[in-house]
Amino acid sequence: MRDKRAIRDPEGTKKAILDGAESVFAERGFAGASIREIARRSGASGPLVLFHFHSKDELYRAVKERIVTSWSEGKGGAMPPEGTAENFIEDMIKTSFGFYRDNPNMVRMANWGRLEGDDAPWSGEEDIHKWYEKSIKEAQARGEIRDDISPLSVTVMICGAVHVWWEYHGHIEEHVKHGSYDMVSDEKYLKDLTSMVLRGLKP
Amino acid sequence: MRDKRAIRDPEGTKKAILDGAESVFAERGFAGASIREIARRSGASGPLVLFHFHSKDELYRAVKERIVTSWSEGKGGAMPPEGTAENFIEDMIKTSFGFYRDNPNMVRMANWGRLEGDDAPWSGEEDIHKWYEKSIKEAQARGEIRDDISPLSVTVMICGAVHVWWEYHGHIEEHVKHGSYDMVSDEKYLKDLTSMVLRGLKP
DNA sequence: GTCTATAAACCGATAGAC
DNA sequence: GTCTATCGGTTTATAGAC
Repeated sequence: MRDKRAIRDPEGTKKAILDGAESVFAERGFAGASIREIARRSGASGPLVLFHFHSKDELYRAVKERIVTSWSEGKGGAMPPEGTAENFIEDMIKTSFGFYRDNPNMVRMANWGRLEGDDAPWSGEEDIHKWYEKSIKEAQARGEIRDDISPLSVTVMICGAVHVWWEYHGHIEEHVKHGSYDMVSDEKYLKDLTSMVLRGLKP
Repeated sequence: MRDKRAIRDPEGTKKAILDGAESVFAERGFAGASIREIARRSGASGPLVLFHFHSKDELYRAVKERIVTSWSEGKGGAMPPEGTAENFIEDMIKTSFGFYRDNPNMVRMANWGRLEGDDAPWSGEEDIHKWYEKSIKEAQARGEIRDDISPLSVTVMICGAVHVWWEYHGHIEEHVKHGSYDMVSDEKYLKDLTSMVLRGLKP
């Protein structure tokens, strides 16, 4: 939250607005977010938000861009080291598991965006998937994992299983609370998933 | 010439409003839907919508209730027959695959609801999951599937893999279009997933 | 750059004629 | 039961003072 004084600090103001906007957009989506609420959370006035970002659309784009940039500047985009197929699959699951855990705002905004009709891949996503596809195909060619299953199926299955664990955490807890299932920890789920996929892909 | 009363058709109007509301809520979520748009799609006036359903909240609840009721009155809630663990798992995946394919509005509304903060299970969901848990535990006790993996992990993994296939269909197609992966058909994905899970769960 | 005031459009909901 | 007209509130965005 910015200082109450009307001092001129355009860069600080912009950052505060982006921070506030990110939290509101992640929480409520594009349609549910209001510039007033973004202004309130960032300590600026509504018109000041629009002075710096021109429109709600442009602010949304700026928030998305900052998230992607800051993620790819971290170790987010790093490709795992080469190794056996088993190591690669293990790493693929672990990395994607950590991604969902560590980037909740990015994941929530992507989910809102998908429902709101935006199917375009986020920047950086492409490269990772090309790397996944290549690694799976090579492992199949070397005979380390079964080749009767499509690389796309492998990726979607793993991403889906990880995605749902984090996205439906509250929902799953509700089921456990109502008497279905015994709860399992994040670590146990990661272990179960990895073990199940590794065996499922054995030739 | 018909009496003016003859064109009054409260039941037909209610149905048309529920139809319109379902399509708008599924498309845009609760916050993004407007009563004016619902009125437009159902051929009624805005006030007539509120005359029949009192408020936007109540209309939303009525839409949800109708979806659940009509689903559970179909064969939706039917439990699969008993059999070997292999048959049960196969059926569990197939049924859940068909559910996502055949109930897009219900699935979209559940997704909007989750992002909007509603974690309560939908009516009917509970029973199915209790049945899943029971069947998996029994199969583990009989030694037909491995028992080092939690029944919750099995269910979440399967639901997640199915969920993402249908929810991210457009997104996946974008990836394929941009050069990652060769596309696979719905049937091929179902076959790959089933085969991978069955082998992954073998003792 | 930052504010207050306000425009113009749209929102959910109501009043009242028929 | 269905409509038109309209209320009070909120929305994004702009005008203009400082």
